Amino acid sequence: MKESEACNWSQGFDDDLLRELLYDESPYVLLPQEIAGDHPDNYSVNNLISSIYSGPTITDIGKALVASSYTNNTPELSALTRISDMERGVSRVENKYVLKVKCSGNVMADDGYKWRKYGQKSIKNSCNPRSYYKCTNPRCGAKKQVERSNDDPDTLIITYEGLHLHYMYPFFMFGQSENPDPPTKKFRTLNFEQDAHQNYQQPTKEMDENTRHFCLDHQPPTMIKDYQEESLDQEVAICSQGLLEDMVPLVIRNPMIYTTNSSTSCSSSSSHPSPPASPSFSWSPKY
DNA sequence: CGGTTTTGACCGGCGC
DNA sequence: GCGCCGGTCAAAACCG
Repeated sequence: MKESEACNWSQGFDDDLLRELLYDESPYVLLPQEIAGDHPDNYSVNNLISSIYSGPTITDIGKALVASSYTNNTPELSALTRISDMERGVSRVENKYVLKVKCSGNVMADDGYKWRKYGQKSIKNSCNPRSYYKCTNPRCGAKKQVERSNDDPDTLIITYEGLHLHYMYPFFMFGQSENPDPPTKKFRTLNFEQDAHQNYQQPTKEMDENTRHFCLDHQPPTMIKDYQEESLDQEVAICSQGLLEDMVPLVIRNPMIYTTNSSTSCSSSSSHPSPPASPSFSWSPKY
């Protein structure tokens, strides 16, 4: 697809999706009229997100991770650069991303994903325990660790590990073609897209297993036919092979998609009878 | 009652 | 081999 076409399609798609977000009966869109204003179509998704989230949550995280995408892409990442990133709030060590988020009071970091806590440990030389979380999607191996900084109790240190594969799944399916279009331009989610691209080209054993798992266990939903009938872009059809119930709430969870290169999510929530899998705007660990 | 959190047990890696 | 440590498991407790 040409860049301009992608852009135009993306724009139109954004409009459609925005309309859905504003008018859809989806349980995820809880938009009071007073927030939406008289002209909801003009209401920006950023404001929508801001009205749903509170505190230094997803926006801060997104900014920090986007910032990291520039410095961390360089193969000759030096220790000095890494320190510099740390000072800015984000760093990447191997396949893990470390994010520092300043959270005053009881406002906790919230990246918009739904996590399930599976453990908590006291760490040596640390006065704060470390909490372990997994993505609640059973087909996703993403994990994160959260602990408070020893130096600043208002600072949370969040270590992300692994991809939210249920979001990347459509691209794995797509990647079987000869001329793959990796999600680099499409996904501006957490900064995992770089790894996604790398894994896409040179899949690891785990990634390969996950991909196979998806292909075997998850059949394309029936609405894929609807997409094709609507003559939407091929990517939409591709996208519909994924977990729509996961893709739709992603839009709300991750405003960075809208603020940068959107067009990742599917705009068919209204035609999909089943609600998304994770309705909550995820919470943060309690201490 | 089902989903989530808590928390002690368990396991594997690593250094000695 | 042993102990330490970080990560994970899983049963019980908790909660809406």
